[in-house]
Amino acid sequence: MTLDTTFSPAEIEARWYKYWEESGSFRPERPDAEPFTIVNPPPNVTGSLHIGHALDNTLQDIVIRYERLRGKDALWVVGTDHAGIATQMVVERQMEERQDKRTNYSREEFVDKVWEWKAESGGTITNQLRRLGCSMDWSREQFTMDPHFTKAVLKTFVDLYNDDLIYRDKRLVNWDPKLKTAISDLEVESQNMPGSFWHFRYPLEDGVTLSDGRDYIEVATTRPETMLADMAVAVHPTDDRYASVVGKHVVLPITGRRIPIVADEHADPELGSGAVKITPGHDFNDFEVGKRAGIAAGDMLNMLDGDANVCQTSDGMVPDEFIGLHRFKKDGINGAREAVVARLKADGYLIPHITKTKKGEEQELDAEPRTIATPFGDRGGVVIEPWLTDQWYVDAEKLAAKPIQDVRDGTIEIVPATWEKTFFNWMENIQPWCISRQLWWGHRIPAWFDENGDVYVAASEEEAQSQAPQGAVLTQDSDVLDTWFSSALWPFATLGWPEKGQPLLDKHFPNSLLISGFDILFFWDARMMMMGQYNMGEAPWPKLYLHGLVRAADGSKMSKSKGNVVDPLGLIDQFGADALRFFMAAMESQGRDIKMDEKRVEGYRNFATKLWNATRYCQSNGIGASSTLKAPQARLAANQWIIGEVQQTALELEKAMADLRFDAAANTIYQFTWSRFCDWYLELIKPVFSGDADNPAVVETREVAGWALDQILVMLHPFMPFITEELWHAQGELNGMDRSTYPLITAKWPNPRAEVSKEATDAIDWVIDLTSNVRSAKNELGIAPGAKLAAFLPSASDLAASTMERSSAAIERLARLTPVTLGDAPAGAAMQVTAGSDVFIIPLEGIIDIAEEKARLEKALAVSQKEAKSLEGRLSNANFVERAKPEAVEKAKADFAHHSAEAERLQGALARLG
RNA sequence: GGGCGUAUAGCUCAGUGGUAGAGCACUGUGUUGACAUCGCAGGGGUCGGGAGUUCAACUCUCUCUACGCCCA
Repeated sequence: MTLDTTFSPAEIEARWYKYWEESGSFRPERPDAEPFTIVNPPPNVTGSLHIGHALDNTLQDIVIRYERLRGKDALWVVGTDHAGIATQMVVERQMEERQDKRTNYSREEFVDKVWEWKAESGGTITNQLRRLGCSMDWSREQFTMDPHFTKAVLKTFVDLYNDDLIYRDKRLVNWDPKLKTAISDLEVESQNMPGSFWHFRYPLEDGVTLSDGRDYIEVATTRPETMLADMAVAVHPTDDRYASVVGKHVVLPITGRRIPIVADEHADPELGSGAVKITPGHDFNDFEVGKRAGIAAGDMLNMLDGDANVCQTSDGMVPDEFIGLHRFKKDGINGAREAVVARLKADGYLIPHITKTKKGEEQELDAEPRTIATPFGDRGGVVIEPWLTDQWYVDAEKLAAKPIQDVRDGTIEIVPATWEKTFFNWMENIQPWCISRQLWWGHRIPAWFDENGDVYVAASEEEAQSQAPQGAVLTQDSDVLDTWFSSALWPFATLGWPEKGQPLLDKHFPNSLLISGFDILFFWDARMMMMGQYNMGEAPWPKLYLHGLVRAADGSKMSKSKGNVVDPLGLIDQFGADALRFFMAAMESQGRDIKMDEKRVEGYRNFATKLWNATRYCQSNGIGASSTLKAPQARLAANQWIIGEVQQTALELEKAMADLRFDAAANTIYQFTWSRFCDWYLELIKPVFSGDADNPAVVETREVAGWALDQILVMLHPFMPFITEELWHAQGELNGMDRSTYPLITAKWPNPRAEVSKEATDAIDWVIDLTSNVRSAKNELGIAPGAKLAAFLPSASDLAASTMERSSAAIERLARLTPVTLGDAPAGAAMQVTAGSDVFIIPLEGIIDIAEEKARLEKALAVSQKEAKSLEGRLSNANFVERAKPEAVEKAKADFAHHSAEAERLQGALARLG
């Protein structure tokens, strides 16, 4: 196949992905090979590929392709998450568009409709992952609601329940009044919102007064509406202002409820009046205060319904005018908050806030303006209401103990390690995990209630029935489980757990590595650690790599509302998947977010083009595929040199990959390909091909160049799988080799096993030095770069002599010199160029201005002298020589010798110019 | 309020106890039948401020400033 003059990614990408997937290349049979396993964070089945997925999956694909090339039994588990809330929302929204709604259907009918939706639209993201080139094992694609997965979920729930690690409890939960479900602490996002701080008088009962004679207590609140369910006023136990009234009562305005004044450390004497209203049913702190004051959870007053509208409290004291109002202003309609404030103000209980206007005039406001940390539900987007309900909880504190230990003792390594502190901080202060959700889509909680409200937890209704008294009528709990409860089982439930005798599970659990964004460290990673330890008795993986966020070019977070979202598929269309992937790798340095930079993606597209063209050049000179893993035998210096460079590059790359330094790995192969292979090696070998085709040098160079190019393709493949696979086959074809049964994706990682002579590498380094110096000198003196010049070498070093003999053609071509004359140059104006320790004289009588050449040499001399002087200073410092490490002293001496010799040569050159 | 991170060339970022690098941008230039999505050459940084440790600090310690993130 002849390569087109331009490289067009789209067609190549589609063709090779199809080939890989259909040929089973993503998971070749390697029963005896060492396993390497990664599980993909399952994207929501509703999802579409965003830039964060592109980063996360590129990194995983790089690792899995690398390990596959190194011969491991590489398994990348893939699948999607049923994503309870998100998916139910999507389907409900579609119904809304048709003037339909969920409650028009039975639960079973609705769930069927969600499954239908999944069958039709659930594959979007999996196809997009394919476009990115991700080499996952699609043959075993998973879904968190697959029957086998459901088994795992049920078993885990039942076991945890039987071990007293799951329990049902009545306490405050984060209630989302829009979605009408409880959510966990992690699903609450606190945002600073402008709000108000109102001050009220609560009258003391029956003529009781404070020590200063006041007959009321001042309380302040940001949520006045909740006073309808106030159950106490708290003051600090050591607060002298209120000591005399602790145990006395106030009579609440509006409801007339008589509530006690209690002493509790929650009240901060420094804040406001030092007294705080206590609403145990609608505030997390107040709930604790209420409990300490002896109020049972079941007795706490609730004044809001599931929509967060005011309802009657159990003592029946809320006036009718408030019933049914929303908790606060909504859709422009005043709510309970506004009504309560108005009523208190009218009745004289409001203490106004006095402030000054800009003009300095006193001004009276109802409330003090204040910024309030307000909790929002991450999915529903409305303010969360703390609400008293019965929910299922996991005793996370007990489950956290082993994962904490695992990280502490290094069983699990977190990379970068800075995240360990954050991990410990959360895990050591972990709260009970609320796992029940009032939704229809998800894993139904395996708990049944009888007529008396007694609960039976079992994997099936039959089993529950067998636990219950004879003839009991059981009703299953209507709630479903938090999505993260099931995804916590991902590392082993995807491999066949809890079925016995699962070879895949035995071989691939624990997994080898987890790569995830730090944003799901608590949601997912930590919970996998807990469930891994609980179900498997082991950490799910020995290493956890956390990457950052991909941000917009200006550093802000990407969000649909800001309109600054970059679509990875658009970048793939524009620059190719390989370029996007390489960008992600090159920018991924540990512990830092990535700022989007399209120019850089473009740059890596250019890199792909460069490689494409280099291959075209190779092909035009008969350089095709290699047939050996081992480096070919080489005599020519350039060939030996490139073999050495390949070896060094492979070592550096392996080091970077072992350290999970994706940026270093990408830069290593980039620099080698472009700066070493293309810029120097291909130029160095060009003169070889102007000779006889049967020449042994030509034969050897074809072999070595073809081998080196193959090594590039292999090493680059994890980063740029598409173009490398394409070129791999093109190279095979050129040499009449059928690589269709030996595709690059499952080829072998470099193993050059070559001895490279130092003479050869020194020679090439010398040629490069000479060439660079000649080019630079010409440029500075304004000599046409194409001009071919005659050069004289009055006294040649051994290196120069042998190199000029071996590589004269390369020198003449690269440095644009006519054959070098050993011996003195004719008298006259000349420029002088060094290479290593050799000084070439290049006569330029009549062409150059001697003053310019002198200036050039003087500039170089100044640099050398400065370096030499600085080193001399250091070496003459007795402290340095005595105390510094011997290597440092040796290096300083060598550097000094080098720079002073250079200075001497330049001085000599200047002297010759007169 | 607590914790974490970041501050290096115009921009985006690497980096090491021995005197600083890449990509892009910029300037000059265009020579060889791979490549102008390119080549060659070049300019550009008191490594956020201050103090300390050290023979030596961009690197380690402390502190200040600015920005970002998480938790309360």
